[in-house]
Amino acid sequence: MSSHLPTVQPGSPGRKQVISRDDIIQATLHLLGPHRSVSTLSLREVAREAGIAPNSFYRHFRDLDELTVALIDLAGESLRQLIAEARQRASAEHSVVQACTDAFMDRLRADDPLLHLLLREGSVGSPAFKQAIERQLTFFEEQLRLDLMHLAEMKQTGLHEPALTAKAITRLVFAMGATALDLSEDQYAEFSRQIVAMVRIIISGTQTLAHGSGTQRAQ
Amino acid sequence: MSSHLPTVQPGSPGRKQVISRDDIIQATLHLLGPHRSVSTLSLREVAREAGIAPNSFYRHFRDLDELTVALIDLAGESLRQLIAEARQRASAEHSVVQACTDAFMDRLRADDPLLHLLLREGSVGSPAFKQAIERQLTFFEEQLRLDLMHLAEMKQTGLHEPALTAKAITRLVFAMGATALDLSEDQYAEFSRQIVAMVRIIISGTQTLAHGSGTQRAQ
DNA sequence: GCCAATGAAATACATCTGTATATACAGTTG
DNA sequence: CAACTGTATATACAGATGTATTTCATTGGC
Repeated sequence: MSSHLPTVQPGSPGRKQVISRDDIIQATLHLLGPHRSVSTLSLREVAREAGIAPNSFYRHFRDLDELTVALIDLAGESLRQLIAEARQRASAEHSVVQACTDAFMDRLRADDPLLHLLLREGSVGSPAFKQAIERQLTFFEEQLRLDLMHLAEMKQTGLHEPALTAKAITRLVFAMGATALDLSEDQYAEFSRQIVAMVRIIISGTQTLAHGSGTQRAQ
Repeated sequence: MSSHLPTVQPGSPGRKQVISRDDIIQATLHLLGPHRSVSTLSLREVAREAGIAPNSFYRHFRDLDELTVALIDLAGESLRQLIAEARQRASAEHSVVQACTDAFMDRLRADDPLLHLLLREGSVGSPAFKQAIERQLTFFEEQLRLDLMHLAEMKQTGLHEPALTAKAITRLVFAMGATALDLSEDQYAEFSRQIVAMVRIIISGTQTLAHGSGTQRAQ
C-alpha cells in the first residue's frame, strides 16, 4: 500500500530526538486506514511508526488506551467543527439537514481516519474508550437539540421530546455512517440520499406527534 | 469471577477426545462476556477453553474468522426467532413495537453473548465478518418492511418509502441496543421507553410524509 | 566547564501467538 | 487380524507483545 516507511526517520542511535505527543498521534493516524481498527494496534507498532523506542511511548502516554481516548477527543472536535461550518453555510436553497449530511459524507469519502475511529469503534474497547465516544456523541446530541428547538420556533411547529429526537437522529446518522465506510464510490450518492430522507422522516414524526399530544414548544 | 475452568474437561493426555463444531462454538460463547469482544480472542484461547489442542481447531474451522461468521449467523437466527415470537404475542393491549422492544431488551439484560456479538461488533473485523452482520441486518429490515406494509394496510395509513423506514428503524434500534449493553440495571426501563418512543416517531413520520408532504409546515 | 536532570535507546525477559511437523489412537473396512 | 483413514495430540519454532532495567546523549543551571 502507501508507505512502510516510518513517519519519523530515526536519528543516529543513542542520539537525542525529541518527540511530541502530537507526533505520536500523527503516526497513529497514519497507521489507521479504512481497514485498520485501533483495537488491533500494539504499543510497539505505534512506537515503530513514530520512530521511537517502544519504551519511549510511556513518556507521553500511560498506555494505548490513553492514546485512543486522545484520538477520540480529537475526532469529535474535528467533526463538530465541520458540522458547525456546514450549518452556517446552509441557506434557503440548501436545508441544514442537507448541508450537514453533505459535509458529513464528504469527509467520509475522504477516508479521514479520525472519522472512522469515531464512527465504527464505539462498542469495542476499554470502558474509558467507550466513555470517550459516548461523551462526543452527547455533544452532538445537545447541539442538535438546540438546533431543533430553534428550528421549531422559527417555523412555528411543535417538537415532541426534543432531546429524544436529537438522540435518535444522532445515533442513526452515526450508525449509517459506520456502514458507509465500506461503500464503493458510486454508492455514496444513494446513501447520502437515504440519510437525508431518514432524518426528514424523524423530524416529520416529531412534529406530527407534537400536534397530537399537546404542543411542547419548549421543554 | 465466574470460571476459569475449561468448558470441556480434558481427558487423559494422548487419549482421543471427539469434539464437535458446536462444542467449539459453545466454548467460544462461554469466553465472550459482556466485556470481552470477539476480536480479542485467539485461536489458542478458544482451543484451551474447548479443551482441545490448538491444532485441532483447524479440523473444524479454517480460522477464527470462519468461527465468528458462524457465530453471527447463529446470533441472527436466534434474535429473529425471538422477535417472531414477540410479534405473535403482541395483542391489542401490547403493540407490536412494545412487544418486540420488550423482548429485545429482556434478552439484552440476560447478557446473551450472541446478542452482544451481533450488536456491537458490526464495524470491526474482517470483511467476511462485517458482511455476515450486514446480511443479518438486511434480514431484519426485510421482515420489518413487510410488517410495516401490513400494518399500513390494516390501519389504512400511508407509508413513505417502506424499505427506507424499515432500515432506519433497524439501524437505530441496533445502535441503541449496542450502547445499552453497558447500562446499569435501573436504566433499562428508561432506555426501553426511549427506543419505543423513537420507533413511534419514525412510524409517525413515515405516515405523515405519505399523506402528501403537507403537514411539514405549520398550519 | 562541570553536574545533575531529562528523554530516549538498548537490552532483556517472560509470555503469548499462529502454525508446521510428526505421532498416537479409534473406528471402519477388508 | 491388518491396513487405512480421520481425529486429536505433542513438540517445536519464529515472531510479536508489554514492560523492567540499564545505559547514554543532550541540555540547562551553576
